[in-house]
Amino acid sequence: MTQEGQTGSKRRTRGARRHLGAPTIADVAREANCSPMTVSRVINSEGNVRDATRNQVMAAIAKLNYSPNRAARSLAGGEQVRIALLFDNPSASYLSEFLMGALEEASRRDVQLVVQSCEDVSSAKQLVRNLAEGGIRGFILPPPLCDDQDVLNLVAELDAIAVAVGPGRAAGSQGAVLIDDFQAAYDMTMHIIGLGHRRIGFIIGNPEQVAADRRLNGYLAALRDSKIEVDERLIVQGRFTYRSGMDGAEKLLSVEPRPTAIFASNDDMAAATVAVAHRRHLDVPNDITVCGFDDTDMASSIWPELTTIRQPIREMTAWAVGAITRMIRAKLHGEKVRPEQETLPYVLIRRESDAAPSLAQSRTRGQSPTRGKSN
Amino acid sequence: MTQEGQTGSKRRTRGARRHLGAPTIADVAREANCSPMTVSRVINSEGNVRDATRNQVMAAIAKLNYSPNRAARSLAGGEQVRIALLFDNPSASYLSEFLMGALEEASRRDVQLVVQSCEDVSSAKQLVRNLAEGGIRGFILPPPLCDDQDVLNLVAELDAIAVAVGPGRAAGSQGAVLIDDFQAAYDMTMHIIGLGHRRIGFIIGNPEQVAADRRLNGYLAALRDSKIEVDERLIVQGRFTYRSGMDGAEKLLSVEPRPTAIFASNDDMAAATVAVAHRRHLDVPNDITVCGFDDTDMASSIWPELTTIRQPIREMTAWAVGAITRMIRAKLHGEKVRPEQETLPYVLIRRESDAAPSLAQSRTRGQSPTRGKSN
DNA sequence: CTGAAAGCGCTAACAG
DNA sequence: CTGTTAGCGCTTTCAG
Repeated sequence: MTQEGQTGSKRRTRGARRHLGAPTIADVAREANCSPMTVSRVINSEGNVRDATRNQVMAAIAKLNYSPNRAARSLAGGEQVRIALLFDNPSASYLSEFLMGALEEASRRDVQLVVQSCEDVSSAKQLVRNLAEGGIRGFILPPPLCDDQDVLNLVAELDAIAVAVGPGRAAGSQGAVLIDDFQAAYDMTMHIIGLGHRRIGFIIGNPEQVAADRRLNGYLAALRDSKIEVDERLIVQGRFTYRSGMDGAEKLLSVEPRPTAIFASNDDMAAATVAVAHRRHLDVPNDITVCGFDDTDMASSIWPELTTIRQPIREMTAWAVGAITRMIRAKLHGEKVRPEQETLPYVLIRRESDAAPSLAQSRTRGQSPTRGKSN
Repeated sequence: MTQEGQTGSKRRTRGARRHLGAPTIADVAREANCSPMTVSRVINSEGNVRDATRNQVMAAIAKLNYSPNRAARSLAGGEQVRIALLFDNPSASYLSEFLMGALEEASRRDVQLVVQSCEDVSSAKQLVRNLAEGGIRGFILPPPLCDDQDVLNLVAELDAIAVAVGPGRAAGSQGAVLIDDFQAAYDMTMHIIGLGHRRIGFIIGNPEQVAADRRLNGYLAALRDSKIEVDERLIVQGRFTYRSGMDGAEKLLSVEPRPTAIFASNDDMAAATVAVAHRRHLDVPNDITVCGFDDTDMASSIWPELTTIRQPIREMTAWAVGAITRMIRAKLHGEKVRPEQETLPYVLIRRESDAAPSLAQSRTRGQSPTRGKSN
């Protein structure tokens, strides 16, 4: 096609080093009848290009099926942006979503990702130190790392940038992307109430994670707004683990009269609740509704599948990579960096673990001493 | 600021574009009193360098704390190696291990990774086509993709290279890394037998995955070698899903006399078995031993935690990236590529779901009332 | 065994 | 708005 001859300049003088005929920016330029620089401008969507020119270039790009060479780009562009993903909480399902989001965006933006898991906060701090020393200028931090002020301070001290993914709450001066845990828990509770439930148990998460608190508050607020009196016995402490969920569920299911629904503040605890209910020969959802939070793998692995809240972790991480990249590049250009923040929408995923309370239970609900067990 | 005609002494006259003072190969050369070329040779451990020179260079490298610039390397080195990770089976725990292994190795070897998930085999084939067109020369394929001959053929046809991670079996002409599923299932069964069990139920996996078969065979072989007669009623078909595990477990636990142990060929089904056992008020492991396979997240999330077989997925994927990179580079250099294969060691992870059969059960079991077991 | 020269593909900086 | 020029840091080629 493109008459690959020696046009003007020094094409193919000694093409020995050209391994593959992948089109370069120069090829595009020739095709589009302009200079490579203009092509570069178009690719990087800089402003100063006439529309007509831009279109020509775009057409040429499409025609040649051109795609920029990353290596060349970062070589020429000066410093390669490298950012680290740290995590302390290797819940596999979280992690894989987290990684996918980051990977995708990182490859799109041509930043290099360093993925590191660490044992605890103190080892995290050491890691941050090492990485910063190794030239890492940005850190993406999921909970619980991003809820630890020490870690945040250290990053700042090292003149690096941190973005929190799904922190308990957004500190004002901090880059962060999150969902509204409070509102999500509120919505879920409202959903359960809407089903007709009045006695709704709640299992609190790990007190060390701020999100746990916000979820509890959402639950509380929904009860309040629905004029349902809070029964202290229906709120038990958990730690986000399956085991703690079992203990919590045992307690909750022993309360008289029994709750007709249990909202566990994560999926692991909800799964445990289902198990305990089954052990007591309670059918889920007919005898008891169980809802979770997070939409981890487990939520859809067990049976019945869990109604839960999905955090768009992938999108959140992608956003985080984008934001941190912008911030680092701004910094590299000597501009002032202002921390970006974003709240992304969650989704209430309705599956098979929730239903209206059965008649028998409704009767039971108030205070009547008769158990009225249905089965 | 342009008069730089002289060759040898190019000082930092115009470091305008130099963003950071990272030492370059030229700095090392100056320090080591040789040419950049020699330094390059040392870094790439090519043969032709005198020991004395090499040592000088090494010293200089150490002194300056030099580390090569990846972008420059791949730019100059010709083709950038890009490989794709495809998967059809987004089990989160598998995925995250898979990604971690790949990421790490990819960054070490400076290859670019493209991660793609796909819906089914036919969409996978389309993806492979697109990616190959986009210059991807290597594909890393986990099951079930790597068990599909069509996909494999397509990759070959497109003149790309595929490496299978944990395929059911290694086709001779295929790059692959796997564990010995047969031997692992054999070992697990032997472990259970060693505990004193004789009536051991087995839940088969998805018949479409070759590994399912090999696991079954391992179980069978262990029984045979232990002179335990196979009871057909104790072998039920599953599909690797939680739900199918529940069904299988229900069947198994209804057999008279009841098995004292159940070996499910993956963790999801094992978890389901535990749930069913609990529903029947059977204690795990005191009333019944339950073992899984894979060591997914779920194995250690539920209670009791599962005794299972761990595939070193991370290491496997890392190996796959290494192998495929070698193969592609060989091909680029016009050498003949011979598909590499590797079998990595698995680990039997003993947790809390297995125990010796109780006395009561032993009496029930086959015919001999005496345990005769040593422990 | 070693080095000089010539780029790899792209972009920053400065002209027009 | 567009083009020119000079590299980014490294490796290939080819000549000592």
